[in-house]
Amino acid sequence: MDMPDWVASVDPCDADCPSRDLLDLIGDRWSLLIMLVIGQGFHRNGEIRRRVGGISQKMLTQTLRALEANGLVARHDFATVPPHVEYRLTPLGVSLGHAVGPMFQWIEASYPAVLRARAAYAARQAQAA
Amino acid sequence: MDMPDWVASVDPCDADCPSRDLLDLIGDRWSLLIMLVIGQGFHRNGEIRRRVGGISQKMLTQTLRALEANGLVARHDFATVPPHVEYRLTPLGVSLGHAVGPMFQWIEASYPAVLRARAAYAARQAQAA
DNA sequence: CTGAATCCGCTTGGATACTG
DNA sequence: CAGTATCCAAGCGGATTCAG
Repeated sequence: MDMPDWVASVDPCDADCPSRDLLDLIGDRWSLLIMLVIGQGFHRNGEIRRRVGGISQKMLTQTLRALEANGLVARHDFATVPPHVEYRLTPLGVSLGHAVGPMFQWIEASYPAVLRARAAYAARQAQAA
Repeated sequence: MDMPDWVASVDPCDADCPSRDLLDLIGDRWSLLIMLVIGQGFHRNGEIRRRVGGISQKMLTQTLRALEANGLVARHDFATVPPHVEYRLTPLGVSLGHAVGPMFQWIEASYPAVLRARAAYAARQAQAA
């Protein structure tokens, strides 16, 4: 099996396995996209919401709270009026950003291959029917 | 901003952005875990189901179909009786495995830090209340 | 501008029973 | 063993409204 060595150390059976826990956090629809946008230099609620197309205010707040609670994002409330709040990646958040870099690069690079695979699969299904 | 350079090229606003599409596939609760287990050498339905604790037969089949449809996993039906079906990672699937390696390593390495951040956040909340 | 709160439809996903 | 089909409860998440 030509998978990387680290796979041997991951045991998805184990409820203690951090994979389950953290995959629930960063493996949802919005978390990584939001961290990405913050990393691109958009720090304010409205900026992020406009930049991450299709997200609702509810999900944005909810996801930001979760990221904050897990130490990936820091929330700075300037306590002014009108309100001014900025979100920044913590060092931990930045390190995660680097860790998911290869995955995003894979997505960019492999998207055509995935699209081809989908077409081939659809063709096989149509033929079988 | 000390985020990697590749972030600049990702635009989550763009509906065409492959990130949205593929994150929906591999960013769910089971896909990566299943690919991991297959990569560890468990190729049969029952093996995988027992190894990925807590997964239902329905979700296993559903996820395997999605992975197959996207070219990440190959399904081999030996057409025997009793049935014998094996799932293998495709080369594309193996390449994804390598791409998510750093993320899993980050999870293993950073889990204590996340746990500490959670505790600190909970303490802050309790104090505020 | 930031964000909390409510309502509610729809999807997700588990349990169960059944087929080849 | 592998997989499908049906039922159904829980909760995700959007739209809207209100507050500081």
